Amino acid sequence: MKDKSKLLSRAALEIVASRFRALSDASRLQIVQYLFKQEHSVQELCQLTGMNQANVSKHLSVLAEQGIVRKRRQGLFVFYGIGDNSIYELCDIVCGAVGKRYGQVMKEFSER
Amino acid sequence: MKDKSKLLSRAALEIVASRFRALSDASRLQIVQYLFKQEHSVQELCQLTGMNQANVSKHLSVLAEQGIVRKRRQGLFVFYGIGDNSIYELCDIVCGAVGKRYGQVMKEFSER
DNA sequence: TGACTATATCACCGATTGGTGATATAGTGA
DNA sequence: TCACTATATCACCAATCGGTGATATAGTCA
Repeated sequence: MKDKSKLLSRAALEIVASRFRALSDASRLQIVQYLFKQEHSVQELCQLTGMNQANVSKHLSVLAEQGIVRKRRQGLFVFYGIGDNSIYELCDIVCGAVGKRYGQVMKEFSER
Repeated sequence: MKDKSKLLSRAALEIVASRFRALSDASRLQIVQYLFKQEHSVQELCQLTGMNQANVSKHLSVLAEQGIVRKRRQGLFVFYGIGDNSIYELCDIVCGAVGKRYGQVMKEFSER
């Protein structure tokens, strides 16, 4: 933060909150996690996650609205991928912080 | 991320999601923003934000549950402060990413 | 002890959210 | 055109969430 004395307006805070809200659901994080590795079509994500198609599409639209994922049409299929590189860093930081709290209980975090 | 091939379990994703969820509300971000500058008691935060006491306490408990804020009792007062340094970085990244999307419309972000 | 103050918690309400089946849309190939 | 497939959207329900007034808890001071 370049200048800690400046406070964001309510409207700006709402925008920031929306971004965090898009990442505040485990199902969406699961999708994001698969997209970290490679692009996937909607139906691939259905198979990978076990969610139904309507649900996956809904989650993807929430993520796309925030620019977190990007879509690319190819014939009948729509391939989704990570659309904002800051998400990698963001998830790293949260996993690191969470690892400090839960690391002893959940080795997954400390092993990342 | 040290090893991108490892996927977090559902339980781990729920924990990460909870952390994002704590930051997914503009009122809570407003509180966090004031705490970035200095510690504050509950009633100070009430005055600063215009929220009532029950509401502020509720939001603080959500943040405290995630370790995002820490409490320190001093007589009748409870002073809250930032309890996790990763939050500074986290908010910086999100503001940066949001600034890229909204920077032209909302100068606040690009001026940070 | 009792009066007072700051904070936390409870109960409730309206609004939002995630999940789901059904339907609409969009693209393919015949 | 028609049949088919992938995706998006709609309508609905149950669950969760933010805000609020009332109450409980915890600490201070006399």
